Amino acid sequence: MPKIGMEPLRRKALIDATISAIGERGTLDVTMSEIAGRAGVSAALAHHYFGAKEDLLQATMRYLLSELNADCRTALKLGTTPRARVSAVISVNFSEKQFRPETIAAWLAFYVEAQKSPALRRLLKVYARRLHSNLMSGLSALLPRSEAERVAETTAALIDGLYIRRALKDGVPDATTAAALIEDYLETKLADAKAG
Amino acid sequence: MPKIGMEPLRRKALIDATISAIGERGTLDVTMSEIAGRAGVSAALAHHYFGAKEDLLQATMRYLLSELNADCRTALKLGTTPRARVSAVISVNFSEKQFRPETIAAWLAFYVEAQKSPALRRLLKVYARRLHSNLMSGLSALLPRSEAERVAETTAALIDGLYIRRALKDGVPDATTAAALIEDYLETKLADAKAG
DNA sequence: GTTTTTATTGATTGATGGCTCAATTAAAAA
DNA sequence: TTTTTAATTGAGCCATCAATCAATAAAAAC
Repeated sequence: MPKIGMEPLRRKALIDATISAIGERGTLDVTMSEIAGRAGVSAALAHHYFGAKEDLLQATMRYLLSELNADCRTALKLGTTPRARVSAVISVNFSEKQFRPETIAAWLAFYVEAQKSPALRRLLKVYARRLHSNLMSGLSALLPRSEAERVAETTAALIDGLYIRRALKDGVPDATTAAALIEDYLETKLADAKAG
Repeated sequence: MPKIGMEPLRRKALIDATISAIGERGTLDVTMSEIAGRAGVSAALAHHYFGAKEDLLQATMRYLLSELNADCRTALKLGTTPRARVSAVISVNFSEKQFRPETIAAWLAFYVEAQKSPALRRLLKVYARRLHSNLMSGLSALLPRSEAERVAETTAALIDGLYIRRALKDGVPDATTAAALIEDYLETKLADAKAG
């Protein structure tokens, strides 16, 4: 069956399978066989293309990170005013594509795994830095520096917190409600600053 | 060596060992031997007292939950005004005892495991409900119901979010800074409500 | 002093799962 | 046509662990 040029297709399929497997199980404790099975190939092939399991997990996380980043860049381009740019960053995090149970479960699982794995921790730091600077790109024009920093910090924590709560899917905040909570916070904060 | 009455001592020691093991590794992926070793006993004894590993993990989580709850009750008793009661709940979550790397790592790990284990999920729901009602016990006197609900929701998410960020210990928010962020949010929100 | 009960462990079992490897297929290159 | 090379896998090795069990030791009960 070997058609040539399978590698990129298989890699993508395996990464997708990894996300959906993690999403369903809710843990990184998924076997290579499970993942490979979902991708329609053997476990041996997964090892062939990715080496160790950890490499596949890293690749998966890098993929999630790059998707989020791409969405962010697109959204930021559309936002003309500083205020709009802040909202853009937030809305990306709660978009259909990002705020899905699978994706969220994967993020959460990676957060935990990052404590063991320096490589994953490095990736998460990249994410945190990017989020912060994306938020600041709008906020620094709206608030004095130290206040802007604080609001960015709080917003970032809120995003993480709402993700976690969504993962437990107690029926709690859906995407729009979650985003609305953050917008509400921002509005209050900005109005307060203007009033002095 | 068998002195009688060892059971409660061993159970406590094993639970403590579980927390510290999880805290150090950052995962629930700790072996029974590792835990037992830290408690100064054999793996067999851990099984003797707790049965399966999952039972030990559940007991550990129940312990964390009960400690947090006890601290909360104490703090709530001291708060006389509604406003003070809200602050009390927050400060407990960021107290020396609760906001420690080990404890936080354990919480985070349990959040993830809860996706697999219905028993753990049930326990986390108890926690979420308690936190919510503890917050509401102060907030409902300060804000109209729906607004109070929203603020409680946001505060809870903020706590979770700050916990997660602490777990990655990028040097980010220490306990006091974290608590201050939430207090700042509350102040703005309450002032806004009074003015608005 | 014998028996029962509690505390405790080393050794073992059984299962799981990551990873390797030799073997197969068929496309592409020579 | 022959040879090389990419794609692919089943079978199996090996390590890790959770869980069990039979055996030991000493306190308590009788």
